[in-house]
Amino acid sequence: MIQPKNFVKTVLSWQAAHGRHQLPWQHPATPYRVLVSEIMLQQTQVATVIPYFERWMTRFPTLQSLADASEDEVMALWQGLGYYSRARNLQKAARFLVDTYNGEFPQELTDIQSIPGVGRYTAGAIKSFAYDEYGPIVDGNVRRLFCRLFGVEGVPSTSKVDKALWQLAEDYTPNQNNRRFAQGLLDLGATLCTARNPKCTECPFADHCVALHTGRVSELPTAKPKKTIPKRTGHFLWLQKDSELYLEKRPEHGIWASLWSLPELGEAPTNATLKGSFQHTFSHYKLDAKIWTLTTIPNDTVAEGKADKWAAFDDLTDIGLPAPIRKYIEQHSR
DNA sequence: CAAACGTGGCC
DNA sequence: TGGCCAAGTTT
Repeated sequence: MIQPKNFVKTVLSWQAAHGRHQLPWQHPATPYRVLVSEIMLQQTQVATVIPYFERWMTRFPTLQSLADASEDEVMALWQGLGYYSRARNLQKAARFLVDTYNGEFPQELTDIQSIPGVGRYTAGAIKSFAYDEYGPIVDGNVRRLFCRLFGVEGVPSTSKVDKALWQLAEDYTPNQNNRRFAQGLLDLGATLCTARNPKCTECPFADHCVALHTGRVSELPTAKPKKTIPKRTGHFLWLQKDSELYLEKRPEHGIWASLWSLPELGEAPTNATLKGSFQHTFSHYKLDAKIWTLTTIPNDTVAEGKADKWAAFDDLTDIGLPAPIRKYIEQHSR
């Protein structure tokens, strides 16, 4: 088993030579920029995040500007990125930091982790990237790297394996050069120790890698047993008046929370015409969406308790809509 | 602790 | 084409 001092030294030198040094959030790596990037990067690839990050920082350059923004504008900027609770949590975080810490960031790991939307990984990332201080991280990249390098068996999401991985992270994280070390871990996982076709011949840890030596690179980390995802049918209402479309704001919880959308109906309407349909696969179910139209516009369209509005097609760009709903509207609005 | 929570890219 | 994967957190 490679010694921590050796491990750190190798990660640092590899990162300097082969790591990523031009990611937008690295320059400058202020606490706010690191927070925004880390939240956006949760379960989301770097290439996808970059344009969102640039737009976000232009519109919300400071914690205060984000705290002052309307939820609709926050959601509009996040639209298309997915996992929308992240957007609401990010604004909650801004307001929390302004209210609780006078707009500053706390320094202690446990205090950082008390920020809305910030879990153990993100807290460690902020410590490492923003402060260049000790902050262990275990994300998908580190998980893959550690499971292979140390030959960790078992499904990583189980508490036993998860605990072992965090223990390794704590033990192998140095007390200096943390920014470069953390970046090196992520870069190793993202560019060499990848899920498919890892580049073991280029890996600086090839000599020490348990998985490589035992021919188990493709077996580690242990895959989680997959379960079949269910199918659901959703009914949506297309209500058009000239060049305007009727929209409702979705609830604070559940799928597409806090976005605007074609109104979703509880069941198939009896007095409507089927306009079209589309399929959409989420991480946890398949949606068979049916789009219905009414031939006559009712006078009382409002579902009680929900915000609603008529929106011009030309104005939809600045409204946060679910990606497949936006796609459907674009394909059927002319 | 399992489930909820999005979307786009890749092979 | 369909399953897998991506800088996880919350409930």
